[in-house]
Amino acid sequence: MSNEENKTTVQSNFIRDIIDKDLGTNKHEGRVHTRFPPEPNGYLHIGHAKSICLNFGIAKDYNGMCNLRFDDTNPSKEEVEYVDSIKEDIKWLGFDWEDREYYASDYFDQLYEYAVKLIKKGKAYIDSSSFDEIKTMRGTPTEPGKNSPYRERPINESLELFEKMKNGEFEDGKYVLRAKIDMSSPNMNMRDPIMYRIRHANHHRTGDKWCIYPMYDWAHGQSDSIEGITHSLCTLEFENHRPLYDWFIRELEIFAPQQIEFARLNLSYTIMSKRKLLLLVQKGIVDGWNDPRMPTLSAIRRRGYTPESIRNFAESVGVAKRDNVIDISVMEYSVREHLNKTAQRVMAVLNPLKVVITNYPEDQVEELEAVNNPEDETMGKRKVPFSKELFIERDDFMEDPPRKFFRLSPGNEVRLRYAYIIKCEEVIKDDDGNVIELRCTYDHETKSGTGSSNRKVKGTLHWVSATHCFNAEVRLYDRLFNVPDPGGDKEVDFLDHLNPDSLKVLENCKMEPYISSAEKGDKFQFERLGYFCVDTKYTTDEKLVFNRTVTLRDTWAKIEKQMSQN
RNA sequence: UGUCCCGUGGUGUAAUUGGCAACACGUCUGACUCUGGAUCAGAAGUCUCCAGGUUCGAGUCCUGGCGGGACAGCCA
Repeated sequence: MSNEENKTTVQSNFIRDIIDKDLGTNKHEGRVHTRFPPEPNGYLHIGHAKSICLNFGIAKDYNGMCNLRFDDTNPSKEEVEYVDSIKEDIKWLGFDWEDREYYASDYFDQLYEYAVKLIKKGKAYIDSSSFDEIKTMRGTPTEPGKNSPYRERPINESLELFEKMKNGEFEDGKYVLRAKIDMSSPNMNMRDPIMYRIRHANHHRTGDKWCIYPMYDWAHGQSDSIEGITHSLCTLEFENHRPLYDWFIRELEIFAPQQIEFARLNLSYTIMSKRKLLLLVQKGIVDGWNDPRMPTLSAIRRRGYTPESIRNFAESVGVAKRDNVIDISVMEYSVREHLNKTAQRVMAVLNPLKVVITNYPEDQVEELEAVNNPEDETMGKRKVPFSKELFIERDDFMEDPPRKFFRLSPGNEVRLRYAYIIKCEEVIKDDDGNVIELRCTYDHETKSGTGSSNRKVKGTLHWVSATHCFNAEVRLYDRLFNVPDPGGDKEVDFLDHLNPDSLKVLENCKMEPYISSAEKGDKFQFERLGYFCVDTKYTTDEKLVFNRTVTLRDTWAKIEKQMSQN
């Protein structure tokens, strides 16, 4: 990752400013220690990538450390499957937590002791109120809450009940442990928040050891403290919780991390809510968590994005506190930028149209030399077979072209990439008037690479030899939603905004022979079309399946769009 | 009619902490090109939410508005 990152200047942001200031005052003896704390209840998405890059990136830049900690305090939602995928995704992104793989559940014993301490201090109590009673007594944002009738329960009684809770003597919901703070606080998080609830559930790590589980608000800050986290970076919605976390730390008299909140990433035409993503998976609207149209890291990886491009993307969107929506084009730019330098060029024809070169010798085959990557000479050259019968892209021919169309049309000339200039002499149609074949002539003098090939033509087309190419499947992806903010309108179901054309599967696309040795995950630029990678899910020994990662920048498409609007 | 947070080109992020508002994406020109890619050159677009105040000087400090967001799970 070093080369890539040296190039990108690290943008200053308010979090780095704070850290610089802390370093200046020698706040934690110059120590910088962050952590990435996912809950293992779903797959990581591009929003998490921002947080991962931030936390690991800062640790790296300040010679500090970054822990991976799973916030696994709710056994009913969490699964090992998610733990595994999260670890895989972080590694793929290029970050290393070394031996610091932690779990909030590692601290359940300690947390229990801390809770006992607060009860003994008279700062926590067992409440016997029902779910609904607690809800009612909490008040609203504009109205203060009411004290629970059990708020003044004697310390010894709370202690005893708490122990019995732990020992499994009560059913779910019978009691909760609450912090005793202030039911009239304007900050609702301070209205005697619940610290423990009874949940007779099997935990993916602790099994049946516990039947009481700490709430996130109780577990999180203390976990940070236990790990000696100096700067705990989290998203804006926890801003109102900070006073509570500080209160716990102060009452417990333990190490105090500093929480700093930043705005989460939003992407246009995308949803980031784990709940909604899960719904797409469960309803079968997408083909699993790693469907290439999903914003999850596993999907983005399958689609052909590189870790470098995601890291650069995360850097380029910056970090601040105001709500933001990043245009999807920023992300597309970052992959193109990386793939342009690294992807092998090949030729593939997605929607084939047959071309016969009438003046080309019947059985002749020429092996033409093609450049593998004009951005990187070390990637070398390859041979591409040329023969009398070819396929070109259907879109590259128009019988009645508009003025700015530089491609093939009757009587017009174009160059075939790495080959000859050809001229369209005749258009063959079927009974319905569909163009099914083009008859062209070639100019022998214009062979690519020879000195005599200086003749200029406006357009250059990609092509494959009909007798040498092979078939493959290509999947074209477009945005999953057709509005910029699919989750924005609470009145409308986000599923109403699904883009019906988000996936197009093309069978029998024509590939140049070189591609046949491609393996799962390999990335290519199909010249003039875009970046594609070999799909890891549907590719078999018999059939290659390609995912389109992103198109090339397409000025012609832009012109076409403008013309259709006028 | 509470508490907290946030308002800088279309989008996002900067501004040496009070000194001519910059960078990226996007948009538009042009050059070059055997990828309508890449590259290169250039342009438009922000009087920094509004109104006062402090100051020689305010995006930055103060006051008051306005606008947006978060908070009423035994979720995280």
